[in-house]
Amino acid sequence: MLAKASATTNEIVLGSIEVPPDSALGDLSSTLAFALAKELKKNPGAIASEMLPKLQKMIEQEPLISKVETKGPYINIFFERAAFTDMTITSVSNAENTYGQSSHFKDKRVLIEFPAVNPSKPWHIGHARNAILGDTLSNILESVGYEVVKLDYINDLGLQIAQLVWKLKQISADEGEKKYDHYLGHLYVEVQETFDSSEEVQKEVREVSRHLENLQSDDAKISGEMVRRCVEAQCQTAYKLGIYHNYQVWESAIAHSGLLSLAKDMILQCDNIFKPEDGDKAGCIVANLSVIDEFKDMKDPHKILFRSDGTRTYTGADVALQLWKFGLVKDPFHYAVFEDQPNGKSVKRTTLEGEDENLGKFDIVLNVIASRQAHPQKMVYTVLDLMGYTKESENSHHIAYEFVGLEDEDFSGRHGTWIGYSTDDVIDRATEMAMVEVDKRNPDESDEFKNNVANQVAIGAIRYFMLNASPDRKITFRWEQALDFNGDAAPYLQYSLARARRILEKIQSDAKGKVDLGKLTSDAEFELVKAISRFPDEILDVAKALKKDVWGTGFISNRITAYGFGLATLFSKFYDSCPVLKAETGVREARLALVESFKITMTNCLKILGIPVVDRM
RNA sequence: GGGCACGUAGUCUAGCACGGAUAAGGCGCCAGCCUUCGAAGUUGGAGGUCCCAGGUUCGAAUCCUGGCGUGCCCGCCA
Repeated sequence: MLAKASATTNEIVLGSIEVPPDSALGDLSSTLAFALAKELKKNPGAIASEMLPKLQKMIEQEPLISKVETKGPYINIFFERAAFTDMTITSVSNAENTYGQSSHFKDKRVLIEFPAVNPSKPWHIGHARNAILGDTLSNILESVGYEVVKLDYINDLGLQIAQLVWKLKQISADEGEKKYDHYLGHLYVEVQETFDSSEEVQKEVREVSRHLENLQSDDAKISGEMVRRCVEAQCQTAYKLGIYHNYQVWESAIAHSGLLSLAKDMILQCDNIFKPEDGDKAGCIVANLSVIDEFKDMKDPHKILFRSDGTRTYTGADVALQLWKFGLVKDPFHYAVFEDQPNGKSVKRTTLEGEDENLGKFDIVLNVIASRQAHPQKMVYTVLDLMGYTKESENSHHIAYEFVGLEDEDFSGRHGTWIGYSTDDVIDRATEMAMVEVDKRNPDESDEFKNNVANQVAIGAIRYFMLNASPDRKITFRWEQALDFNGDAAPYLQYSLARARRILEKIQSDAKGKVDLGKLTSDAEFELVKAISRFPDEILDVAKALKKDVWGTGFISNRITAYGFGLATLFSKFYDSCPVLKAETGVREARLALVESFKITMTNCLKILGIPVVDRM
């Protein structure tokens, strides 16, 4: 319409549309006049007023728009409230629990890997950030039509594992009462002191490390048992946060599957990857990155993928795994159920004996990894590009996020700085604090009820805290901030929904006759309607914003928490100013319909965020 | 040495991709609102050199250049 009135393209008009700072100014506005002023060399205010009469005539045939005004150069558009409300509420109640979903990326498949914590320690709160981001991103991608496969990577062959196996052989079997991952985590810290100070120990650990390569060795059996128990314990933490996977890739399975030699053969086919005959990298397999514009000025553009003794570097292994993820190599793995998860689905792991399975092709592959790994990730994708897999390289995304740390240090497994800040500790403390609040409000309820609610509030608060921070910002962990249950936090969203449910509970669901939604005319009501109507676009925007950047692919998780917070705020204002049950007949039914729409939208929003819906709190 | 990110009230942040109306929230502080659907709520108030300096523009927190400060990354390691 604006395009017609101004004789310009739709694209320019769409770019000029924005939401005014104050809804009294309009529901939408356009800065088109500014853009035109440049071309026409006229005063933008004049252009806007010239366009106004044309626009006013045109909206007579637009049922959704009631009026158009100008304020200086701004063209402000007002919706026809009754029609807009009717349209929104009808579409919400038709879609119900699928409201917010779309089929924009239908038939696309995505593989997402997170959090890949070493099986030698409990998750600290930074690992939780990774996992929560990965899980929420998975929810979003599912909402916009993707088929999502969630993958975890278990490095059961690292130095950390050898050190722990060495330590386990030194001590008696008494583990005490600790959760197994915590037990190992503490052992690991102990090992470091002896390891760093004794060459003898280092030698012995290297010996263990060699044994681990042989799956039949005693050390490998100790390791297998240890890692299995550790991963099981870590999974317990994940489940508390509502995080589940489809597959686990174990490093030991990779090492013995033949994947690396398959990949090596493919890599050597490539012109820009070769074996230097002399120099300091003689005998290695290196990628020549200098052919890529971005790396051409590097001091040494030769990145080693396989060492001179034939073993792979991290980058080499990552390239092999990335090839597998895209289905570019024949799947060399067998699969077996690792365990059944509380969500009713089982998670499978790669094994050497077990069933074949075809994971199939993926359109995009996401790796959720700390942003300090941006450089190595980029190397992997670049090598894919060098190999001629340009499309796969482009569709490889490093979902980058900053670390969670303390005031003046980062969490470190080696130094044990995570102690006291494990995800389990934080959940426990959050639950205790939530319990105090729950108890205050529901003194007469059963312990079961109170425990349940406290847990739901705690989990919600932690997930929200992690998602509400923009992923490119470092989080300094402070208890009072992470576990604040007031204001911009999960309980606010949960609470708004609980209130809505209480209202709906108090009416008998009498036959839904014709409801005149035109009765919803106040600002508080209409603002809520507008927010509800935006939900599907908000989700889609976040999915579409997954674009590559120099340092990774940004996932704006905070957009969804901000949306949820805004939605809850508008409901709270509506709740405060518009009584529902005591309203006169007609208005009452219309408001009930609005509350129902809010309930559906907020429920779906919390589902995407992974925040539990609390009935009463 | 090179690269990346960050710098916004006392404090924690949003906004920056794609420039637009009075810079938006939470916490904290001050003052109101519970015989009316749940006060984990709500209404109002105080609080700002958007790190600095230039530039582009009718218009810059947002774009460009140059600084300053903070964190991180650049191994045949793991």
